[in-house]
Amino acid sequence: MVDADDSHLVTERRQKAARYRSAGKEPYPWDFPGRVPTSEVRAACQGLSNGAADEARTLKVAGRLKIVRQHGKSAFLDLEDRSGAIQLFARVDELGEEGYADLLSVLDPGDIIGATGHPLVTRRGEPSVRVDSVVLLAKAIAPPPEKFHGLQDPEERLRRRYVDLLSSRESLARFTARTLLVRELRAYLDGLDFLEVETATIVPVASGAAAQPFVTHSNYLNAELQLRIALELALKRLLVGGMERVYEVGRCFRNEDLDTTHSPEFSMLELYWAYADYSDMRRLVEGMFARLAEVAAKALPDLPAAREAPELFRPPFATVDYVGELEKRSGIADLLGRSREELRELARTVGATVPDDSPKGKFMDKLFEHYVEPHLIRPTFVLDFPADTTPLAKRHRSRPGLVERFELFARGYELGNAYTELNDPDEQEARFKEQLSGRGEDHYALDTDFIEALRYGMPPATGYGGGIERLVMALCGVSSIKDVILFPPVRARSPKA
RNA sequence: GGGCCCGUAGCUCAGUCGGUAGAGCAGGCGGCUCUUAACCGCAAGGUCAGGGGUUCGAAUCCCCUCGGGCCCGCCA
Repeated sequence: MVDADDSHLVTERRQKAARYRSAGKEPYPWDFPGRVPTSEVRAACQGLSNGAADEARTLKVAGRLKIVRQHGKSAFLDLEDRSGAIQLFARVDELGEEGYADLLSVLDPGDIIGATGHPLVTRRGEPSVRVDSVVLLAKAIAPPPEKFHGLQDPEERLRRRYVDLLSSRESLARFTARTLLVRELRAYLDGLDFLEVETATIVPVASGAAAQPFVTHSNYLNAELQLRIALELALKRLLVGGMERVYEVGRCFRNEDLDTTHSPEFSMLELYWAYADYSDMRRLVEGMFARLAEVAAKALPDLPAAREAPELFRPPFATVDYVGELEKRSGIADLLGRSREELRELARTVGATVPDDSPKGKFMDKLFEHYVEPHLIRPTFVLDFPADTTPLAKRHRSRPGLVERFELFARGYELGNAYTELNDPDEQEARFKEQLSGRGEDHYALDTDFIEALRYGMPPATGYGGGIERLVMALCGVSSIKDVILFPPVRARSPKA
């Protein structure tokens, strides 16, 4: 499959390149100046009636040759670039008997070519370029996937993403959309006077979440280092330092399994906003998603789920109370009044297998995941969580045992998480230690320097964090995280492959 | 970690009571000057993921390995 070197198709393509070369032409030339996007050709064809060419105008286009339809002494070649596709019309009349024959004998689907010619609308009404010359810009030695179905094998689509992209407009558009969404996200936050920062990815102790870190080694420090699992503690240090409004979009790494909504390597957005609380953050996040939904719809007009995003993400989003919603959906009364043993048994009934000594909130989370989460299709803010599973959030100003926290859900999964940030250093230290005493120390590391930072005074603030991949998935209606990560983690091919 | 499923030509896919491995696309040769997955004809293209076993005979049945998919569990 990959070992294309043995295929006669490769041999034939090499021979074509060699033939081209022996005719004094370069199959891999250095440039092709003056090309315009194919969209410009379509625009140039706007005023032309069927069968008419604009002889006064000469255009150059470049891109990948997708399909050749030969008719003896004329041929149609479909050329594709980032802006779309355009049909080339090549005839003996313009190219000459010899030139025409030489050209077609050297071209294959998949080749990168450049064409020079005149805008033409065919008798059938197709915008085209009637070419005076076509040159190879890069001979493709490997054959592209089948022209109609493209690359279907999910494994190959991940391992050779370039083939997926070059053969699937849909895939190219989806990944382009991801970039446009992140660009717009930055524009939104920049417009609100947030500062984008970059913090360390390689750190002495990964903290800010409870995931298993990747471990590495520094030759310089001669010490074990870890890859960050969250941005939170670094960004809050910046609030201490006076940056007031900061955000980061960056890779985080969690040494855990992957599924449709988790990947070991993923991008996170986190933002921190001084002198604001989680209610302010709700409005900000709502506005952000509403604005991004417009971008998604525009970027992926052919994808129904993306087209419907602006409607789905139209503010105001639904708001529900964490405990209240869970009690309502599960039919379980007085959750906060239940003992840990009762909650553990309830969690068991929904198939959860968490350690017996987990905090009560952990069992409630399992119930929430089972009874509530799958039903949260429309964007919904879930408010006010048990304190024992949220050590970085400030206790609720009026509801004992809870913290000021919301999570945003849509399409049945979590999109983001926000708190009114805990800024009391002594309480923070106590909460950390409480967390540590309960369970798996190897899952949680005490960042003493962070507590030290809080001692210098962090303004009251709110923070939000959410995965970029899930954001893209939700806005574009993509169901697997691998479809929004260009190069997801894959196993090395076995040596034999 | 558990369960189920998948791996056949460069690509997309057929092919189970076990009996010489098929099609379409792409590629080759020939024909065709307005096609749209162009069309028509001819010829070619295979370590059936890899290894082992059962059998007179294995793509097909069994076991192992590799890779992948889906579901569940785990991941505050």
